[in-house]
Amino acid sequence: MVDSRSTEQRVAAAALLTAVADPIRLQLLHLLVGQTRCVCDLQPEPAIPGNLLSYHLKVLREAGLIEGAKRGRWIDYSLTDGALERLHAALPDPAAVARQLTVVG
Amino acid sequence: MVDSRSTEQRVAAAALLTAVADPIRLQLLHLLVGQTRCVCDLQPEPAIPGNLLSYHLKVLREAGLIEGAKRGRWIDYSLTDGALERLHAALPDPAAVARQLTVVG
DNA sequence: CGTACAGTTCAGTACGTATTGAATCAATAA
DNA sequence: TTATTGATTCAATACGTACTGAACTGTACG
Repeated sequence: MVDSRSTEQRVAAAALLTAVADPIRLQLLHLLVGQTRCVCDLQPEPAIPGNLLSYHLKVLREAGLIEGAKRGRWIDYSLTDGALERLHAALPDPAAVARQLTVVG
Repeated sequence: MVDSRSTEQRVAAAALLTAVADPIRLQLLHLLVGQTRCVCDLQPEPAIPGNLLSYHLKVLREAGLIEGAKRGRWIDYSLTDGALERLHAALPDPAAVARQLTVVG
């Protein structure tokens, strides 16, 4: 068992990482850690045009990392359940290194 | 302190994630977890042309995630020190959610 | 009704990146 | 020396994606 992951799992993990492999989207994600925010409160630094912000939110949304809830004229965005855990799970586990060294040694 | 990260830090984190946001490179990384491997032992599934493999290794190398050591005609690749830790550090910390909820609540 | 506002969607463009095939380099073997 | 092998580099191409500007939805307010 050199690599227990299937090709589909690897493609899915890469897709998840692609969604956050962008300075703007990474910052949006940080802005949403632990709190819900209206789109109007999601301007990154430096600020970007509204339609571009919508585009990046859509990428994160379609990756299943965030979700929006309409509130009157506004939309509140928040992280989906387990979003950060799924992201970390897409990366190799650092603990696996020590584990493997233990098994081998 | 809404976002303590500087723009440069965010760009660097995104660059690191971009390097692994690819099914092939993600698999290469997995193959190198806990062990050094010759390029000839680094064929992903399904296999890819040698020059394409070189290209993806170069991307990971230039991101500082792996390093190669020549051994005669061969080159052994391995993860650099703290590569996986740096990758995880590029993502928001899931523990920060609980911490923030504690502070707010 | 019409206007203003929050946010999204669409069409077009510019740029980056993954992939291919051929050429190149370095080290061993004949 | 020449040939062979492991691996990289180069040039050209195809494709995807970030960005721009304009048009569009839906909600609130006069």
